[in-house]
Amino acid sequence: MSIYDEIYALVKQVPRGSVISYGRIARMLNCTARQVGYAMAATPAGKGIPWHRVINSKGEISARKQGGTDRRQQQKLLEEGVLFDQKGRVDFNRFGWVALENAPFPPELKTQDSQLHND
DNA sequence: TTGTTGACTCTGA
DNA sequence: CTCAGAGCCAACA
Repeated sequence: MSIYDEIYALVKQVPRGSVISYGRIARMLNCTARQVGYAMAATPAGKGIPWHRVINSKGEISARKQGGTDRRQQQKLLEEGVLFDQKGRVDFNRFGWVALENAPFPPELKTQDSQLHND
């Protein structure tokens, strides 16, 4: 079982309507963010891997080497109910996926306490 | 082996 | 908040 498979397996666990960052995945699997990005670039099609739910730490869709962002990724997320702000960024406070109970721990998202809630 | 590249992230200005 | 630069590290030629 390669680290790639572990990454894919974890990505598969991201529920519909949620997103996760490369760095978060890297931290969970104890690997590097770049490695996660590499795995995503090599994502096998037809395996049911929701690759579109993986975005960068800024909450934005990472640009490919071509320089342009993949519109299909954003559209897929929109179909799942993930909202983007005017700058095309997702609010991790609302759509960020929180790890399973047996995972190490969710990173510094615990800083929030006075700005979510109602909508 | 070295050198380049990349679906990243952090930090400082 | 945004923009640059530096750091990282794995994959590839």
